[in-house]
Amino acid sequence: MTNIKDLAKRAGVSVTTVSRVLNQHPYVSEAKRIKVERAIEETGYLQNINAVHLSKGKTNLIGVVLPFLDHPYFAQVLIGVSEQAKIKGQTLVLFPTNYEIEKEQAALRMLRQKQLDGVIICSRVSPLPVLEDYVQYGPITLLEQRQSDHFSSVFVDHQAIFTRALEYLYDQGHRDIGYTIYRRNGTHSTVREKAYRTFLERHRLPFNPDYCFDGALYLEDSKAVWQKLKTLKHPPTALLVTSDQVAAGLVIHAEAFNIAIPKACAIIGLNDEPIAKALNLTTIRIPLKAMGEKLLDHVLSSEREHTSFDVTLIERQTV
Amino acid sequence: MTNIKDLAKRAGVSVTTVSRVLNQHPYVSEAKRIKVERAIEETGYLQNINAVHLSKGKTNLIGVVLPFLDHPYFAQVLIGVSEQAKIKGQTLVLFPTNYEIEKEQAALRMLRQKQLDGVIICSRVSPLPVLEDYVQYGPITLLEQRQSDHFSSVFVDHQAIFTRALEYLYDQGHRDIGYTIYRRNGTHSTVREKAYRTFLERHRLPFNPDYCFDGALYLEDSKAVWQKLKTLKHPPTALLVTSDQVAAGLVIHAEAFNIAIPKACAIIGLNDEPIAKALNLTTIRIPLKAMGEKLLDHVLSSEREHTSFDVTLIERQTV
DNA sequence: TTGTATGCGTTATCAT
DNA sequence: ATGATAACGCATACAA
Repeated sequence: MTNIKDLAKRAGVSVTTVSRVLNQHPYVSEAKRIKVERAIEETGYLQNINAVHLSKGKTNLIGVVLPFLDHPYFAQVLIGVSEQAKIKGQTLVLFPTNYEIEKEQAALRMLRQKQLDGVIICSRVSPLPVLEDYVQYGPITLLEQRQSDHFSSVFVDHQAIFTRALEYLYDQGHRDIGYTIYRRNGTHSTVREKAYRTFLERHRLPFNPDYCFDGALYLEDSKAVWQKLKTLKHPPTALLVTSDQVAAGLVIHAEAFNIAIPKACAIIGLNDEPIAKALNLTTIRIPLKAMGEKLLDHVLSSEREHTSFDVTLIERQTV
Repeated sequence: MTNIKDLAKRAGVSVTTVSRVLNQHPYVSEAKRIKVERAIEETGYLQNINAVHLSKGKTNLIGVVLPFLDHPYFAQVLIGVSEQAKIKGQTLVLFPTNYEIEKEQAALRMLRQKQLDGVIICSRVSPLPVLEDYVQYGPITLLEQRQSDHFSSVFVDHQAIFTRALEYLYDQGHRDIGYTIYRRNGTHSTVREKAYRTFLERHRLPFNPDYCFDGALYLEDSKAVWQKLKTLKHPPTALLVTSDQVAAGLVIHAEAFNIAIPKACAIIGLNDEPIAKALNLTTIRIPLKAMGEKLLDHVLSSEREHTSFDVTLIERQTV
């Protein structure tokens, strides 16, 4: 493997000069530049990038922490991140955590070891104080509604979204509204519950703990939702659903459970995934790809920035 | 940032000794080991991994080249790869190419620059001779049926699969069988056409170029398939479909096109994705996750290996 | 405009 | 068992 020294010898210049043409610095005569370039040609020289990293103390590598790869929500975000990464000349290192804290910490450790210039966390399990410990080693950007001085963030106002969807259903005459979530202690779940309780109080509606269905993330989780719903004496007449995946599952399996949609149960999905359009799902469109792009921008920036995105209620056939 | 030198000074030993305990080499006295470990504790020392990479000439980074992130087929493979990567202590660098050759080459370049120890290519656009040029820099493993001395590979026998599905449909009485593909010049497409023509000849069936529908990859592509099929005087009575995504779309939109399934048109999907079960799609199960795991194993191995996986025909309601 | 010398943090070699 | 020292390949302050 020819290195910068060989190159210098071959071109009859110093390594500094070679380094200069390599990094397109000014102050190198045309004659020598050509010599060096010829030497590069002849030898098929290529930098050892690890030496560059060591010397510069950075890698152009960005870590992306996310729980699942096989869920359209995160896939869309990841597409946005990766497209912007291409534009900005960054490379992505993937950390699918499945919500295991060790895998999340692997990313953090690599940040600390200077293998990563920054980390994007799409959904976290580490508590915030832990993350705050790591910002001294490099920027961390969160896909989460959190106005912190430590992290940049990109988010939609889930509380507002949820409230809006609830009011929409209320306007359509629904009084018994349920909702599905994935993790009881997830960030979104807390927000949803708060919005839900506020909504109930505003309209003087009773709170029913049975109207919150958890464990709903994938399409096939929908069966369990219907099953649980069927056990209720007074089932909800409308459901705000974790994602279009679950909403699609609910619609697909509704017949088997003898439930007419939207008559017996209205459904509002989330994300406006392709399947939502195919199945005519009423849903809330979230600009996930654009959010992914912004995540990359933020993690590259030296400033702490917080960007909020707007959502759109897409009225189709399930309400 | 404390480095190995500081550590040595603090522990009153040489850097060599520190390096030895860091890398768990033998020949270091218990006393010194403890001293060093204490120094590590006290300083919160962490290796600069880039220095390790430079010194060792390897990175424990594996590149994964794949066209799309938002398709269940590749998502499943990627999950397999990443789970095995965790076990083997490897980290994944992602190259979503969207079939743009420059992005594929970015991975190859990083292999050449020693930033990657190896590259897994799930679907390629570069011709094989180009890839062969790069194996001198590190192992390349293909998700593709190709017995080459240059690359390891992981695959299912698509020709056999396709043939088997065709025969299955033939046994069910179908004589006018069509199929969908994504890219006309994709690797799979060539294989499928070959199997198709062989099948037709064996049963002395006529070849009809209209029975091959291209551009079908995502769920929403299914509409175009139905549209084109509707223009045919003698439409096929059965369809072998690119993926369960497309198959699902076909089933979902069948009603709108006034097509009864399986009566008017039988459908066989591919991959046995979750949606296939939900919609009762007859499909061919491919062990994508297991294949992903094997991909990672192969790229880590110094041997060239070729692993074939078996598939299963899942009979459900669309044939 | 160019080159020398040094630093980056670690591992590997070799002598003791 | 331990340590000095030379790589590893490149960037850069400083001198010229």
